[in-house]
Amino acid sequence: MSTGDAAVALSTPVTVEEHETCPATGVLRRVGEKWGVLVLSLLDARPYGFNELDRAIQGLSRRVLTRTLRTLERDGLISRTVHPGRPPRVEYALTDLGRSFREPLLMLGRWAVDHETEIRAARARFDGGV
Amino acid sequence: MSTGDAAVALSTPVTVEEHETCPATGVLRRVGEKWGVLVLSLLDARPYGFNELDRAIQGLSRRVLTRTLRTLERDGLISRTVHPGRPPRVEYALTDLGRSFREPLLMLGRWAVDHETEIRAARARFDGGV
DNA sequence: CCGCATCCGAATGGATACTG
DNA sequence: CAGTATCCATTCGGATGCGG
Repeated sequence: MSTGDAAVALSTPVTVEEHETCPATGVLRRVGEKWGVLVLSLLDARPYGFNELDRAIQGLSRRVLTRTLRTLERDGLISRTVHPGRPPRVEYALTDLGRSFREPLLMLGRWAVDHETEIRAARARFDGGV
Repeated sequence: MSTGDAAVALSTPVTVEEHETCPATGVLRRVGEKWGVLVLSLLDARPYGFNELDRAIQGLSRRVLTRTLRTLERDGLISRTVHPGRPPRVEYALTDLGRSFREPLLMLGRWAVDHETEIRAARARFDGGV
């Protein structure tokens, strides 16, 4: 269950330091960001322009979309290509690294769908008090 | 790449509503929480008491540990069993659902470790400006 | 031993207006 | 078209003290 975490060494206490330098922790937190995976899933189909993404995801502000794209770009999961012209066009696309991320993400999604009922039931039980 | 998201239907715009009711979104965000997966990985080895977990994870405050445990319990990933006595003992352990979550999480961890170098390189490139 | 209550600072998410 | 600049709301993470 350690996901390659420093916590593999379960015998010894885990420090904040170890937890934060662990490569898996960063990935897990990236996955937890609200719109990142959704953007990746759109780009998995084909490249998109900025406003195109903005329109595709109803309710996401440009401010947040920009930050999301920058983060994904910084991690090397997507590429940003500027095509000069009138009007200018910037194209976002998955990189090889981004594509390689697809599989583990799909596994997680599959698990979520497969166990959706159980999770809902657990929550209802918990919230119901009992 | 959709991870079972409502975004599977890529042809149509994704609304905030669809995104938030998607079962995968909740799982992804749970994974992104700072300490949840670490706690799961500890409990994967054996059951723990509350203070035992507190000691095992150096630097995590009780306040946050409590919230983390409640969240995991609410989703049915861990169980909380009270053993009366002096002193009282509460035991946290993985449920079957929690154990089933292990595999997809390991995949993600494996990916993180396998691509750690690429990610670091991409970040250095991005931060360096170029 | 196991927590909850309180209070706080930081990070995240969001609405809007304006610019090259 | 593709953003940036501002400002605000919410959530998350954390420190600490008290109580069953």
